[in-house]
Amino acid sequence: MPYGMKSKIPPSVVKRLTKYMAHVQQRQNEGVEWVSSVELAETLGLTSSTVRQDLSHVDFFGVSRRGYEAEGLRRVLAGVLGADKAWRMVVVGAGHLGQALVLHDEFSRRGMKIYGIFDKDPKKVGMKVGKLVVRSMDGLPAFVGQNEVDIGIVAVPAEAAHRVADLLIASGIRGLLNLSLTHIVAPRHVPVVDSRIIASLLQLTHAIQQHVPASGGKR
Amino acid sequence: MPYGMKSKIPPSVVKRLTKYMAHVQQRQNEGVEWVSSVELAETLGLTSSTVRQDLSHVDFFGVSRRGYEAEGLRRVLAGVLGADKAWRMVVVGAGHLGQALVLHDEFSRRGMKIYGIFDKDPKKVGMKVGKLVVRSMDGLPAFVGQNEVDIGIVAVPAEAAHRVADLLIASGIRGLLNLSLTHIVAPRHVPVVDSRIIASLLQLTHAIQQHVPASGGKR
DNA sequence: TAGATTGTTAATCGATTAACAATC
DNA sequence: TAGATTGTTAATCGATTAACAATC
Repeated sequence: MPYGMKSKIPPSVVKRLTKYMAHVQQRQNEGVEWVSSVELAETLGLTSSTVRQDLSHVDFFGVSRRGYEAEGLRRVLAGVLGADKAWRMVVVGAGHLGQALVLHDEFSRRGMKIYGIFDKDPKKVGMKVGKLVVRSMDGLPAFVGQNEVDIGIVAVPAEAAHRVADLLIASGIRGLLNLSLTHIVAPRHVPVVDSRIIASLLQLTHAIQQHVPASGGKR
Repeated sequence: MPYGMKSKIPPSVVKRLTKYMAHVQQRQNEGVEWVSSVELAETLGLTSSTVRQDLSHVDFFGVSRRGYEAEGLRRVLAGVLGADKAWRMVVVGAGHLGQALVLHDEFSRRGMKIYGIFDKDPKKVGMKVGKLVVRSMDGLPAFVGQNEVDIGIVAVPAEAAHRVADLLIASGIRGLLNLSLTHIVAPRHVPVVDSRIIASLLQLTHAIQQHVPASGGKR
């Protein structure tokens, strides 16, 4: 188990750890060297109690009256989250979203590299996307094996999502990022994380509706 | 308050309601007319108890020995989530991701329409993205007001995110979808939902690491 | 030193699950 | 009818918050 990680961290805590890491990085860019649980809490809309409780899952200790040393905390959080590793990824689905992911430079800046993009549509196969060429699905299993690809990003329409996920799993992928609306069932050793923009938008429209005054008027 | 909604539904439940709706739609496409709490639970990796408990937040009743009538359930869930309304959106940030959202046809299929895309980079302003032309940030507040835009999608780099969010809020936007890593603080009447692909990837890499055997070997 | 901030325990709060009477 | 499935109550489980001694 990587350094800095203590047994199992609850998913709710892991989500917040990503926010802590982002905030610490941002503060470091501003030249700040220490952060406190109160500062983190206020910025992220939490209680300082939650922040301290969360950080107790991680092998790093703050200092009374000073807080947490930023660089040390960032490094430990990066270790726990795996942000210090060079993960290898493939994107399946060369639609607008899949292409955008390949062209997005945030990944490479963070050490995550997309090694291949695949599509079943013969019209898309061979097309250039940044430095990559869209490959046919036939070659996916061999590609994943030979390049020791860790992560598969599922960026295909809902109907095709589970078929694609099954193929990636059979190819020996270690984890899936699911961008499709379909729920993906995978074996226990292959974690799946959903990042579904349509679902997020529905959460948002639900929340907006709740704020509509009872009168039903506009705004 | 829209029909079918009972007072306040916890966020954890709302998230699952989006999944239930997606599953019911998929089953309807297959010609199925009834779904049960057991079927929903098994497909989505939940207990049937959770499904029934969740659906009790919604103004729709199942039938003993048959389950839930698919079309009725879909319609009520759509009402609760706001999926039956024509939401008006703008995208701020005409990078790869922002452009992909405009070109993505899933939104229009779901009645969500992107009315404008904005960028502060003069080199991007004027560029065509699908049927839209990238606009300068100057025009954002007037555009939001005149077009009665409901939702702002924040698709800019972390540094710019909060400035953009503040501008959208000042323009009278009703809700924000945040795709940037920055945490956005908004007034209570402006809900913010995060959909951050980098954060999701970090949750995934954390989960993958946990599955590494203690020996530290590959796979 | 005085007092701000930590780490941790215990209490509270909320979410999930189990159980089962009601029902079609 | 018999029995499968609902809606709901109560029990369990987990996550958040409050409180405070320890400490730098």
